[in-house]
Amino acid sequence: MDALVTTAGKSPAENLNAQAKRVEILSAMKEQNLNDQEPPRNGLQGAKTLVEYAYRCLRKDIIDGTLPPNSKLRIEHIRKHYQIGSSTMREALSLLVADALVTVEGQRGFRVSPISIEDLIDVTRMRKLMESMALRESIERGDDAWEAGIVAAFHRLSKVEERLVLEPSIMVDAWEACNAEFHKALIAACTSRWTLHFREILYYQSERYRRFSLMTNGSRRNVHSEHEEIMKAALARKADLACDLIDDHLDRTINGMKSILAEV
Amino acid sequence: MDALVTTAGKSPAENLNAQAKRVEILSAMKEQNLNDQEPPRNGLQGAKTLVEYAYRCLRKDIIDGTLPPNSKLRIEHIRKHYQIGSSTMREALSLLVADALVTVEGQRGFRVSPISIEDLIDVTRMRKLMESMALRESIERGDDAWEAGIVAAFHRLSKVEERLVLEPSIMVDAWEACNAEFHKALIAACTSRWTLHFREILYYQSERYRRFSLMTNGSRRNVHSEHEEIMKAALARKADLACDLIDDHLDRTINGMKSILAEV
DNA sequence: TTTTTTAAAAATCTCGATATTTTTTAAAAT
DNA sequence: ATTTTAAAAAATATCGAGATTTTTAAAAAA
Repeated sequence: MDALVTTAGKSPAENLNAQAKRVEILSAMKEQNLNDQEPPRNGLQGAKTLVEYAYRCLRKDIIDGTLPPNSKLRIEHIRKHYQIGSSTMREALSLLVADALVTVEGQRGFRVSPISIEDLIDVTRMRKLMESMALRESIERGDDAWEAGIVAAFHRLSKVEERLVLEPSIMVDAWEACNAEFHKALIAACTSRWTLHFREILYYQSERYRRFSLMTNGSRRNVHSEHEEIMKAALARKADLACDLIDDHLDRTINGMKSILAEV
Repeated sequence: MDALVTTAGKSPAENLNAQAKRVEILSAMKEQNLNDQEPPRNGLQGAKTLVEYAYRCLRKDIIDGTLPPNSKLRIEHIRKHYQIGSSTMREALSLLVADALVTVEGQRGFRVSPISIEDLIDVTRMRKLMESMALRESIERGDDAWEAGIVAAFHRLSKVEERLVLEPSIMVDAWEACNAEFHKALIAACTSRWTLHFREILYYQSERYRRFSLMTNGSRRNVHSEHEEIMKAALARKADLACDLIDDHLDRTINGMKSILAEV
Protein backbone atom coordinates (compact mmCIF):
# COMPACT_ATOMS: atom_id res chain seq x y z
CA MET A 1 0.00 0.00 0.00
CA ASP A 2 1.37 3.33 -1.03
CA ALA A 3 2.04 6.04 1.49
CA LEU A 4 -0.59 8.65 2.01
CA VAL A 5 1.78 11.55 1.81
CA THR A 6 4.35 11.46 -0.94
CA THR A 7 5.63 14.00 -3.38
CA ALA A 8 5.66 11.58 -6.28
CA GLY A 9 5.20 7.91 -7.04
CA LYS A 10 2.01 6.83 -8.69
CA SER A 11 0.64 3.35 -8.68
CA PRO A 12 -1.09 2.08 -11.81
CA ALA A 13 -4.81 1.98 -11.45
CA GLU A 14 -6.20 -1.43 -10.69
CA ASN A 15 -9.87 -0.61 -11.13
CA LEU A 16 -10.99 -4.12 -11.70
CA ASN A 17 -11.90 -4.87 -8.12
CA ALA A 18 -12.21 -1.29 -7.05
CA GLN A 19 -15.99 -1.19 -6.94
CA ALA A 20 -16.26 -4.51 -5.17
CA LYS A 21 -13.68 -3.38 -2.64
CA ARG A 22 -15.60 -0.19 -1.97
CA VAL A 23 -18.82 -2.04 -1.42
CA GLU A 24 -17.01 -4.38 0.91
CA ILE A 25 -15.61 -1.51 2.95
CA LEU A 26 -18.97 0.20 3.13
CA SER A 27 -20.92 -2.83 4.23
CA ALA A 28 -18.25 -3.59 6.80
CA MET A 29 -18.59 -0.09 8.16
CA LYS A 30 -22.35 -0.27 8.23
CA GLU A 31 -22.31 -3.41 10.31
CA GLN A 32 -19.70 -2.04 12.60
CA ASN A 33 -21.69 1.12 13.05
CA LEU A 34 -24.88 -0.75 13.76
CA ASN A 35 -23.26 -2.00 16.93
CA ASP A 36 -21.74 1.37 17.58
CA GLN A 37 -23.50 3.28 20.31
CA GLU A 38 -22.61 6.70 19.07
CA PRO A 39 -24.08 8.58 16.16
CA PRO A 40 -21.04 10.01 14.45
CA ARG A 41 -22.15 13.52 13.73
CA ASN A 42 -25.26 15.61 13.31
CA GLY A 43 -27.36 12.71 14.48
CA LEU A 44 -26.36 10.63 11.48
CA GLN A 45 -26.50 6.93 12.12
CA GLY A 46 -23.71 5.10 10.43
CA ALA A 47 -21.74 5.98 7.34
CA LYS A 48 -24.23 5.56 4.58
CA THR A 49 -22.21 7.10 1.82
CA LEU A 50 -18.68 7.05 0.49
CA VAL A 51 -18.48 10.75 1.22
CA GLU A 52 -19.13 10.04 4.87
CA TYR A 53 -16.59 7.24 4.82
CA ALA A 54 -13.93 9.44 3.23
CA TYR A 55 -14.80 12.26 5.62
CA ARG A 56 -14.11 10.08 8.64
CA CYS A 57 -10.92 8.60 7.24
CA LEU A 58 -9.58 12.03 6.44
CA ARG A 59 -10.53 13.44 9.81
CA LYS A 60 -8.81 10.57 11.56
CA ASP A 61 -5.69 10.93 9.44
CA ILE A 62 -5.52 14.66 10.05
CA ILE A 63 -6.03 14.39 13.79
CA ASP A 64 -3.53 11.60 14.34
CA GLY A 65 -0.94 13.34 12.20
CA THR A 66 -0.83 10.93 9.28
CA LEU A 67 -1.64 13.99 7.21
CA PRO A 68 0.69 16.63 8.63
CA PRO A 69 -0.36 20.23 9.33
CA ASN A 70 -0.32 22.49 6.29
CA SER A 71 0.30 19.63 3.88
CA LYS A 72 -1.22 19.86 0.44
CA LEU A 73 -4.16 17.59 -0.25
CA ARG A 74 -3.86 16.73 -3.92
CA ILE A 75 -7.13 15.35 -5.12
CA GLU A 76 -5.71 12.87 -7.60
CA HIS A 77 -3.28 11.50 -5.06
CA ILE A 78 -5.49 11.00 -2.03
CA ARG A 79 -8.48 9.91 -4.09
CA LYS A 80 -6.48 6.94 -5.30
CA HIS A 81 -5.32 6.15 -1.78
CA TYR A 82 -8.89 6.05 -0.48
CA GLN A 83 -10.14 4.45 -3.72
CA ILE A 84 -12.89 6.92 -4.47
CA GLY A 85 -13.71 9.38 -7.23
CA SER A 86 -12.43 12.92 -7.34
CA SER A 87 -15.80 14.60 -6.92
CA THR A 88 -16.56 12.45 -3.92
CA MET A 89 -13.21 13.33 -2.42
CA ARG A 90 -13.79 17.04 -3.00
CA GLU A 91 -17.11 16.81 -1.25
CA ALA A 92 -15.57 15.10 1.77
CA LEU A 93 -12.87 17.75 1.91
CA SER A 94 -15.49 20.49 1.75
CA LEU A 95 -17.23 18.95 4.74
CA LEU A 96 -13.96 19.02 6.67
CA VAL A 97 -13.80 22.76 6.16
CA ALA A 98 -16.74 22.89 8.55
CA ASP A 99 -14.51 21.50 11.25
CA ALA A 100 -11.67 23.88 10.40
CA LEU A 101 -9.42 20.88 9.86
CA VAL A 102 -9.03 21.70 6.18
CA THR A 103 -8.74 25.00 4.36
CA VAL A 104 -9.63 25.67 0.76
CA GLU A 105 -8.47 28.41 -1.57
CA GLY A 106 -9.94 28.98 -5.00
CA GLN A 107 -7.92 27.41 -7.82
CA ARG A 108 -5.27 26.37 -5.33
CA GLY A 109 -6.93 23.39 -3.79
CA PHE A 110 -7.16 22.02 -0.28
CA ARG A 111 -4.69 21.95 2.57
CA VAL A 112 -4.57 20.51 6.06
CA SER A 113 -5.10 23.44 8.41
CA PRO A 114 -1.85 24.70 9.89
CA ILE A 115 -1.11 24.64 13.60
CA SER A 116 0.59 27.26 15.71
CA ILE A 117 1.11 28.14 19.32
CA GLU A 118 -1.12 31.19 18.94
CA ASP A 119 -3.89 29.01 17.58
CA LEU A 120 -3.40 26.49 20.39
CA ILE A 121 -3.82 29.22 22.98
CA ASP A 122 -6.87 30.55 21.18
CA VAL A 123 -8.40 27.11 20.81
CA THR A 124 -7.84 26.32 24.46
CA ARG A 125 -9.28 29.58 25.72
CA MET A 126 -12.40 29.10 23.63
CA ARG A 127 -12.71 25.44 24.51
CA LYS A 128 -12.51 26.17 28.23
CA LEU A 129 -15.42 28.53 27.74
CA MET A 130 -17.52 26.00 25.85
CA GLU A 131 -16.72 23.08 28.15
CA SER A 132 -17.52 25.13 31.23
CA MET A 133 -20.81 26.35 29.85
CA ALA A 134 -21.84 22.88 28.76
CA LEU A 135 -20.75 21.29 32.02
CA ARG A 136 -22.55 23.87 34.13
CA GLU A 137 -25.80 23.31 32.29
CA SER A 138 -25.35 19.56 32.44
CA ILE A 139 -24.88 19.67 36.21
CA GLU A 140 -28.08 21.68 36.50
CA ARG A 141 -30.20 19.44 34.31
CA GLY A 142 -28.55 16.03 34.48
CA ASP A 143 -30.66 13.11 35.65
CA ASP A 144 -29.83 9.60 36.81
CA ALA A 145 -29.03 8.42 33.30
CA TRP A 146 -26.58 11.27 32.93
CA GLU A 147 -24.82 10.27 36.15
CA ALA A 148 -24.71 6.66 35.09
CA GLY A 149 -23.19 7.61 31.76
CA ILE A 150 -20.38 9.47 33.47
CA VAL A 151 -19.59 6.65 35.85
CA ALA A 152 -19.60 4.11 33.03
CA ALA A 153 -17.37 6.23 30.80
CA PHE A 154 -14.95 6.83 33.65
CA HIS A 155 -14.78 3.13 34.34
CA ARG A 156 -14.02 2.31 30.70
CA LEU A 157 -11.40 5.02 30.60
CA SER A 158 -9.75 3.71 33.77
CA LYS A 159 -9.57 0.21 32.35
CA VAL A 160 -7.89 1.45 29.20
CA GLU A 161 -5.46 3.52 31.23
CA GLU A 162 -4.24 0.39 32.99
CA ARG A 163 -3.40 -1.24 29.69
CA LEU A 164 -1.98 1.99 28.34
CA VAL A 165 0.96 1.74 30.72
CA LEU A 166 1.87 -1.70 29.40
CA GLU A 167 1.50 -1.10 25.65
CA PRO A 168 1.43 2.65 25.06
CA SER A 169 1.72 2.86 21.29
CA ILE A 170 -1.03 0.34 20.64
CA MET A 171 -3.52 1.79 23.09
CA VAL A 172 -3.28 5.43 22.15
CA ASP A 173 -6.26 5.31 19.81
CA ALA A 174 -8.35 3.47 22.37
CA TRP A 175 -7.41 5.92 25.09
CA GLU A 176 -8.32 8.89 22.91
CA ALA A 177 -11.69 7.34 22.15
CA CYS A 178 -12.42 6.68 25.82
CA ASN A 179 -11.22 10.10 26.83
CA ALA A 180 -13.54 11.65 24.26
CA GLU A 181 -16.43 9.57 25.54
CA PHE A 182 -15.78 10.56 29.13
CA HIS A 183 -15.73 14.25 28.32
CA LYS A 184 -18.82 13.83 26.20
CA ALA A 185 -20.63 12.05 29.00
CA LEU A 186 -19.93 14.95 31.32
CA ILE A 187 -21.77 17.42 29.11
CA ALA A 188 -24.41 15.02 27.78
CA ALA A 189 -27.23 16.83 29.58
CA CYS A 190 -26.52 20.19 28.00
CA THR A 191 -29.33 21.29 25.69
CA SER A 192 -27.68 24.18 23.89
CA ARG A 193 -27.01 23.02 20.37
CA TRP A 194 -24.59 25.80 19.57
CA THR A 195 -22.56 25.23 22.72
CA LEU A 196 -22.28 21.56 21.86
CA HIS A 197 -21.56 22.25 18.20
CA PHE A 198 -18.71 24.62 18.90
CA ARG A 199 -17.42 22.42 21.70
CA GLU A 200 -17.20 19.45 19.39
CA ILE A 201 -15.26 21.39 16.76
CA LEU A 202 -12.83 22.60 19.39
CA TYR A 203 -12.47 19.16 20.89
CA TYR A 204 -11.20 17.79 17.57
CA GLN A 205 -8.82 20.71 17.30
CA SER A 206 -7.48 20.02 20.78
CA GLU A 207 -7.09 16.35 20.08
CA ARG A 208 -4.96 17.15 17.08
CA TYR A 209 -2.62 19.27 19.16
CA ARG A 210 -2.53 16.69 21.91
CA ARG A 211 -1.56 13.87 19.58
CA PHE A 212 0.93 16.02 17.81
CA SER A 213 2.73 16.70 21.06
CA LEU A 214 2.56 13.06 22.12
CA MET A 215 4.61 12.09 19.07
CA THR A 216 7.67 13.82 20.45
CA ASN A 217 6.89 13.86 24.14
CA GLY A 218 5.69 10.46 25.25
CA SER A 219 5.48 11.36 28.92
CA ARG A 220 1.98 11.32 30.24
CA ARG A 221 1.11 12.92 33.53
CA ASN A 222 -1.45 11.35 35.78
CA VAL A 223 -4.71 12.61 34.33
CA HIS A 224 -6.61 9.82 36.03
CA SER A 225 -7.00 11.68 39.32
CA GLU A 226 -7.95 14.86 37.51
CA HIS A 227 -10.74 13.03 35.71
CA GLU A 228 -11.84 11.46 38.95
CA GLU A 229 -12.05 14.80 40.72
CA ILE A 230 -14.04 16.31 37.89
CA MET A 231 -16.42 13.39 37.97
CA LYS A 232 -16.91 13.64 41.73
CA ALA A 233 -17.57 17.37 41.55
CA ALA A 234 -20.07 16.89 38.73
CA LEU A 235 -21.94 14.09 40.49
CA ALA A 236 -21.99 16.17 43.69
CA ARG A 237 -23.55 18.97 41.59
CA LYS A 238 -20.80 21.39 42.54
CA ALA A 239 -20.90 23.43 39.35
CA ASP A 240 -18.33 26.07 40.24
CA LEU A 241 -15.83 23.53 41.45
CA ALA A 242 -16.33 21.26 38.45
CA CYS A 243 -15.87 24.14 36.01
CA ASP A 244 -12.70 25.25 37.76
CA LEU A 245 -11.36 21.72 37.62
CA ILE A 246 -12.17 21.42 33.91
CA ASP A 247 -10.43 24.73 33.28
CA ASP A 248 -7.30 23.57 35.11
CA HIS A 249 -7.49 20.21 33.37
CA LEU A 250 -7.51 21.80 29.92
CA ASP A 251 -4.79 24.25 30.86
CA ARG A 252 -2.51 21.47 32.08
CA THR A 253 -3.19 19.46 28.96
CA ILE A 254 -1.78 22.18 26.75
CA ASN A 255 1.10 23.36 28.91
CA GLY A 256 3.33 20.56 27.75
CA MET A 257 2.45 21.29 24.17
CA LYS A 258 3.44 24.91 24.32
CA SER A 259 7.11 24.18 24.80
CA ILE A 260 7.09 21.62 22.00
CA LEU A 261 5.37 23.92 19.57
CA ALA A 262 7.63 26.78 20.53
CA GLU A 263 10.51 24.87 18.96
CA VAL A 264 8.68 24.62 15.64
CA MET B 1 -38.56 29.08 -16.04
CA ASP B 2 -39.32 26.78 -13.19
CA ALA B 3 -39.50 28.03 -9.65
CA LEU B 4 -36.56 27.69 -7.33
CA VAL B 5 -38.66 26.20 -4.59
CA THR B 6 -41.01 23.39 -5.36
CA THR B 7 -44.07 22.98 -3.20
CA ALA B 8 -44.04 19.23 -3.45
CA GLY B 9 -43.45 17.35 -0.25
CA LYS B 10 -44.97 20.01 1.94
CA SER B 11 -46.97 18.66 4.82
CA PRO B 12 -50.60 19.87 4.65
CA ALA B 13 -50.98 20.23 8.40
CA GLU B 14 -49.29 23.61 8.64
CA ASN B 15 -51.90 26.03 7.35
CA LEU B 16 -51.83 28.80 9.90
CA ASN B 17 -52.69 32.27 8.72
CA ALA B 18 -49.34 33.68 9.59
CA GLN B 19 -47.71 30.87 7.70
CA ALA B 20 -49.84 31.49 4.63
CA LYS B 21 -49.00 35.15 4.74
CA ARG B 22 -45.31 34.43 4.85
CA VAL B 23 -45.55 31.95 2.01
CA GLU B 24 -47.36 34.57 -0.08
CA ILE B 25 -44.62 37.10 0.49
CA LEU B 26 -42.05 34.43 -0.13
CA SER B 27 -43.41 33.53 -3.53
CA ALA B 28 -43.59 37.20 -4.41
CA MET B 29 -39.92 37.56 -3.58
CA LYS B 30 -39.22 34.37 -5.43
CA GLU B 31 -40.83 35.57 -8.66
CA GLN B 32 -39.09 38.86 -8.39
CA ASN B 33 -35.80 37.12 -8.14
CA LEU B 34 -36.47 34.71 -10.95
CA ASN B 35 -37.79 37.34 -13.31
CA ASP B 36 -34.43 38.96 -13.09
CA GLN B 37 -33.00 36.27 -15.29
CA GLU B 38 -29.77 38.17 -15.45
CA PRO B 39 -26.81 36.34 -16.94
CA PRO B 40 -26.15 34.41 -13.80
CA ARG B 41 -22.38 34.63 -13.76
CA ASN B 42 -21.69 38.29 -14.23
CA GLY B 43 -20.73 40.81 -11.57
CA LEU B 44 -20.26 38.20 -8.89
CA GLN B 45 -18.01 39.86 -6.36
CA GLY B 46 -14.77 38.24 -7.42
CA ALA B 47 -15.69 34.58 -7.10
CA LYS B 48 -12.76 32.61 -8.42
CA THR B 49 -14.58 29.35 -8.92
CA LEU B 50 -18.06 28.25 -9.79
CA VAL B 51 -18.23 26.52 -6.43
CA GLU B 52 -17.62 29.82 -4.73
CA TYR B 53 -20.17 31.50 -6.95
CA ALA B 54 -22.79 28.90 -6.16
CA TYR B 55 -21.90 29.04 -2.47
CA ARG B 56 -22.54 32.78 -2.31
CA CYS B 57 -25.74 32.62 -4.31
CA LEU B 58 -27.10 29.88 -2.12
CA ARG B 59 -26.11 31.63 1.08
CA LYS B 60 -27.83 34.80 -0.06
CA ASP B 61 -30.97 32.93 -1.09
CA ILE B 62 -31.13 31.08 2.20
CA ILE B 63 -30.58 34.17 4.34
CA ASP B 64 -33.07 36.36 2.51
CA GLY B 65 -35.69 33.64 2.55
CA THR B 66 -35.83 32.84 -1.16
CA LEU B 67 -35.03 29.33 -0.07
CA PRO B 68 -37.33 28.79 2.92
CA PRO B 69 -36.26 27.05 6.12
CA ASN B 70 -36.34 23.27 5.98
CA SER B 71 -36.99 23.18 2.23
CA LYS B 72 -35.50 20.36 0.25
CA LEU B 73 -32.55 21.22 -1.96
CA ARG B 74 -32.87 18.88 -4.91
CA ILE B 75 -29.60 18.78 -6.75
CA GLU B 76 -31.01 18.38 -10.25
CA HIS B 77 -33.46 21.18 -9.71
CA ILE B 78 -31.28 23.88 -8.22
CA ARG B 79 -28.29 23.00 -10.37
CA LYS B 80 -30.29 23.88 -13.45
CA HIS B 81 -31.46 27.13 -11.90
CA TYR B 82 -27.92 28.22 -11.11
CA GLN B 83 -26.65 26.74 -14.38
CA ILE B 84 -23.88 24.58 -12.94
CA GLY B 85 -23.04 20.90 -12.77
CA SER B 86 -24.30 18.57 -10.09
CA SER B 87 -20.95 17.84 -8.48
CA THR B 88 -20.19 21.54 -8.28
CA MET B 89 -23.53 22.14 -6.65
CA ARG B 90 -22.95 19.36 -4.13
CA GLU B 91 -19.62 20.85 -3.20
CA ALA B 92 -21.15 24.29 -2.66
CA LEU B 93 -23.83 22.75 -0.48
CA SER B 94 -21.22 20.90 1.53
CA LEU B 95 -19.45 24.18 2.21
CA LEU B 96 -22.71 25.66 3.47
CA VAL B 97 -22.86 22.93 6.07
CA ALA B 98 -19.92 24.69 7.67
CA ASP B 99 -22.14 27.70 8.27
CA ALA B 100 -24.97 25.55 9.60
CA LEU B 101 -27.24 27.01 6.94
CA VAL B 102 -27.64 23.63 5.27
CA THR B 103 -27.96 20.15 6.70
CA VAL B 104 -27.11 16.92 4.95
CA GLU B 105 -28.27 13.40 5.61
CA GLY B 106 -26.80 10.39 3.90
CA GLN B 107 -28.84 9.15 0.92
CA ARG B 108 -31.49 11.77 1.66
CA GLY B 109 -29.83 14.83 0.31
CA PHE B 110 -29.57 18.40 1.46
CA ARG B 111 -32.01 20.70 3.21
CA VAL B 112 -32.09 24.30 4.27
CA SER B 113 -31.55 24.30 8.04
CA PRO B 114 -34.80 24.69 9.96
CA ILE B 115 -35.50 27.62 12.24
CA SER B 116 -37.17 27.63 15.61
CA ILE B 117 -37.66 29.90 18.57
CA GLU B 118 -35.43 27.68 20.69
CA ASP B 119 -32.67 27.99 18.13
CA LEU B 120 -33.15 31.74 17.93
CA ILE B 121 -32.72 32.04 21.67
CA ASP B 122 -29.67 29.82 21.58
CA VAL B 123 -28.13 31.68 18.66
CA THR B 124 -28.68 35.03 20.34
CA ARG B 125 -27.24 33.95 23.65
CA MET B 126 -24.13 32.63 21.97
CA ARG B 127 -23.82 35.60 19.67
CA LYS B 128 -24.00 38.03 22.58
CA LEU B 129 -21.09 36.18 24.10
CA MET B 130 -18.99 36.29 20.93
CA GLU B 131 -19.79 39.91 20.08
CA SER B 132 -18.99 41.02 23.63
CA MET B 133 -15.70 39.18 23.70
CA ALA B 134 -14.66 40.50 20.32
CA LEU B 135 -15.73 44.05 21.13
CA ARG B 136 -13.93 44.06 24.46
CA GLU B 137 -10.69 42.98 22.87
CA SER B 138 -11.14 45.45 20.04
CA ILE B 139 -11.59 48.30 22.49
CA GLU B 140 -8.39 47.28 24.25
CA ARG B 141 -6.30 46.95 21.11
CA GLY B 142 -7.94 49.24 18.57
CA ASP B 143 -5.80 51.97 17.02
CA ASP B 144 -6.64 55.08 15.00
CA ALA B 145 -7.45 53.09 11.89
CA TRP B 146 -9.90 51.03 13.90
CA GLU B 147 -11.65 54.17 15.15
CA ALA B 148 -11.78 55.61 11.65
CA GLY B 149 -13.30 52.41 10.31
CA ILE B 150 -16.10 52.58 12.84
CA VAL B 151 -16.89 56.22 12.13
CA ALA B 152 -16.90 55.61 8.40
CA ALA B 153 -19.12 52.54 8.64
CA PHE B 154 -21.53 54.38 10.93
CA HIS B 155 -21.72 57.24 8.46
CA ARG B 156 -22.49 54.94 5.54
CA LEU B 157 -25.10 53.17 7.60
CA SER B 158 -26.74 56.45 8.55
CA LYS B 159 -26.94 57.54 4.94
CA VAL B 160 -28.63 54.32 3.94
CA GLU B 161 -31.05 54.60 6.83
CA GLU B 162 -32.27 57.94 5.48
CA ARG B 163 -33.13 56.38 2.16
CA LEU B 164 -34.54 53.30 3.85
CA VAL B 165 -37.48 55.34 5.15
CA LEU B 166 -38.40 56.46 1.65
CA GLU B 167 -38.04 53.18 -0.24
CA PRO B 168 -37.95 50.35 2.30
CA SER B 169 -38.27 47.30 0.09
CA ILE B 170 -35.52 48.36 -2.27
CA MET B 171 -33.03 49.35 0.38
CA VAL B 172 -33.27 46.34 2.63
CA ASP B 173 -30.31 44.60 1.05
CA ALA B 174 -28.19 47.75 1.21
CA TRP B 175 -29.11 48.31 4.85
CA GLU B 176 -28.23 44.75 5.77
CA ALA B 177 -24.86 45.12 4.08
CA CYS B 178 -24.09 48.39 5.88
CA ASN B 179 -25.30 47.03 9.19
CA ALA B 180 -23.00 44.06 8.76
CA GLU B 181 -20.10 46.35 7.94
CA PHE B 182 -20.72 48.51 10.98
CA HIS B 183 -20.79 45.59 13.35
CA LYS B 184 -17.71 44.18 11.67
CA ALA B 185 -15.87 47.48 12.03
CA LEU B 186 -16.57 47.49 15.77
CA ILE B 187 -14.74 44.20 16.28
CA ALA B 188 -12.09 44.66 13.59
CA ALA B 189 -9.27 44.93 16.12
CA CYS B 190 -9.99 41.58 17.74
CA THR B 191 -7.19 39.10 17.13
CA SER B 192 -8.85 35.89 18.27
CA ARG B 193 -9.54 33.88 15.15
CA TRP B 194 -11.96 31.52 16.81
CA THR B 195 -13.98 34.33 18.34
CA LEU B 196 -14.27 35.96 14.94
CA HIS B 197 -14.99 32.68 13.21
CA PHE B 198 -17.86 31.73 15.49
CA ARG B 199 -19.12 35.30 15.54
CA GLU B 200 -19.39 35.35 11.77
CA ILE B 201 -21.30 32.10 11.63
CA LEU B 202 -23.72 33.39 14.24
CA TYR B 203 -24.09 36.72 12.48
CA TYR B 204 -25.37 34.98 9.35
CA GLN B 205 -27.75 32.96 11.47
CA SER B 206 -29.08 36.11 13.12
CA GLU B 207 -29.47 37.86 9.81
CA ARG B 208 -31.63 35.03 8.55
CA TYR B 209 -33.95 35.32 11.53
CA ARG B 210 -34.03 39.09 11.24
CA ARG B 211 -35.01 39.07 7.58
CA PHE B 212 -37.53 36.35 8.16
CA SER B 213 -39.30 38.46 10.76
CA LEU B 214 -39.06 41.60 8.65
CA MET B 215 -41.15 39.96 5.94
CA THR B 216 -44.23 40.00 8.14
CA ASN B 217 -43.38 42.75 10.57
CA GLY B 218 -42.14 45.72 8.59
CA SER B 219 -41.94 47.99 11.62
CA ARG B 220 -38.42 49.02 12.37
CA ARG B 221 -37.56 50.56 15.67
CA ASN B 222 -34.97 53.27 15.83
CA VAL B 223 -31.76 51.34 15.87
CA HIS B 224 -29.86 54.40 14.76
CA SER B 225 -29.45 55.79 18.24
CA GLU B 226 -28.49 52.37 19.59
CA HIS B 227 -25.73 52.11 17.05
CA GLU B 228 -24.61 55.63 17.86
CA GLU B 229 -24.40 54.89 21.56
CA ILE B 230 -22.42 51.74 20.96
CA MET B 231 -20.03 53.64 18.73
CA LYS B 232 -19.54 56.40 21.28
CA ALA B 233 -18.87 53.93 24.07
CA ALA B 234 -16.38 52.03 21.92
CA LEU B 235 -14.51 55.16 20.85
CA ALA B 236 -14.45 56.33 24.47
CA ARG B 237 -12.90 52.94 25.34
CA LYS B 238 -15.63 52.18 27.84
CA ALA B 239 -15.55 48.42 27.39
CA ASP B 240 -18.10 47.45 30.03
CA LEU B 241 -20.61 49.99 28.81
CA ALA B 242 -20.12 49.07 25.16
CA CYS B 243 -20.59 45.38 25.87
CA ASP B 244 -23.75 46.05 27.85
CA LEU B 245 -25.09 48.15 25.01
CA ILE B 246 -24.30 45.46 22.45
CA ASP B 247 -26.05 42.89 24.63
CA ASP B 248 -29.17 45.04 24.88
CA HIS B 249 -28.99 45.80 21.18
CA LEU B 250 -28.98 42.13 20.24
CA ASP B 251 -31.69 41.32 22.75
CA ARG B 252 -33.96 44.00 21.35
CA THR B 253 -33.30 42.82 17.83
CA ILE B 254 -34.73 39.41 18.55
CA ASN B 255 -37.60 40.36 20.84
CA GLY B 256 -39.83 41.21 17.91
CA MET B 257 -38.96 37.96 16.26
CA LYS B 258 -39.92 35.83 19.22
CA SER B 259 -43.59 36.74 18.99
CA ILE B 260 -43.63 36.09 15.26
CA LEU B 261 -41.94 32.74 15.53
CA ALA B 262 -44.14 31.79 18.44
CA GLU B 263 -47.11 31.69 16.05
CA VAL B 264 -45.46 29.10 13.87
C1' DT C 1 24.09 36.66 -13.21
C1' DT C 2 19.28 38.17 -13.05
C1' DT C 3 14.95 38.85 -15.03
C1' DT C 4 11.44 37.93 -18.47
C1' DT C 5 9.17 35.02 -21.72
C1' DT C 6 7.51 30.78 -23.23
C1' DA C 7 6.32 26.02 -23.27
C1' DA C 8 5.39 21.78 -20.88
C1' DA C 9 3.67 19.52 -16.91
C1' DA C 10 0.71 19.05 -13.12
C1' DA C 11 -3.11 20.21 -10.46
C1' DT C 12 -7.57 22.08 -9.89
C1' DC C 13 -12.14 22.65 -11.39
C1' DT C 14 -16.26 21.38 -13.95
C1' DC C 15 -19.43 18.54 -16.22
C1' DG C 16 -22.84 15.06 -17.51
C1' DA C 17 -23.46 10.15 -17.67
C1' DT C 18 -24.29 6.12 -14.88
C1' DA C 19 -25.09 3.47 -10.66
C1' DT C 20 -27.47 3.16 -6.38
C1' DT C 21 -30.98 4.24 -3.19
C1' DT C 22 -35.26 6.17 -1.85
C1' DT C 23 -39.86 7.40 -2.79
C1' DT C 24 -44.04 6.94 -5.16
C1' DT C 25 -47.57 4.31 -7.40
C1' DA C 26 -50.10 0.35 -8.47
C1' DA C 27 -51.31 -4.29 -7.92
C1' DA C 28 -51.97 -8.30 -5.02
C1' DA C 29 -52.94 -10.50 -0.73
C1' DT C 30 -54.87 -10.77 3.92
C1' DA D 1 -60.66 -1.81 4.10
C1' DT D 2 -55.91 -2.55 5.44
C1' DT D 3 -51.54 -4.35 4.77
C1' DT D 4 -47.89 -6.45 1.66
C1' DT D 5 -45.55 -6.77 -2.28
C1' DA D 6 -43.74 -5.27 -6.63
C1' DA D 7 -42.79 -2.34 -10.28
C1' DA D 8 -41.96 2.40 -11.82
C1' DA D 9 -40.38 6.93 -11.05
C1' DA D 10 -37.55 10.23 -8.91
C1' DA D 11 -33.70 11.65 -6.35
C1' DT D 12 -29.19 10.93 -4.52
C1' DA D 13 -24.49 9.34 -4.92
C1' DT D 14 -20.52 8.24 -7.67
C1' DC D 15 -17.31 8.27 -11.26
C1' DG D 16 -13.81 9.59 -14.65
C1' DA D 17 -13.00 12.37 -18.62
C1' DG D 18 -12.13 16.89 -20.29
C1' DA D 19 -11.59 22.06 -19.63
C1' DT D 20 -9.28 25.59 -17.13
C1' DT D 21 -5.77 27.33 -14.22
C1' DT D 22 -1.54 27.13 -11.74
C1' DT D 23 2.99 25.54 -11.25
C1' DT D 24 7.29 24.10 -12.95
C1' DA D 25 11.03 24.13 -16.27
C1' DA D 26 13.64 25.71 -19.81
C1' DA D 27 14.91 29.11 -23.07
C1' DA D 28 15.54 33.87 -24.25
C1' DA D 29 16.51 38.55 -23.10
C1' DA D 30 18.31 42.10 -20.10
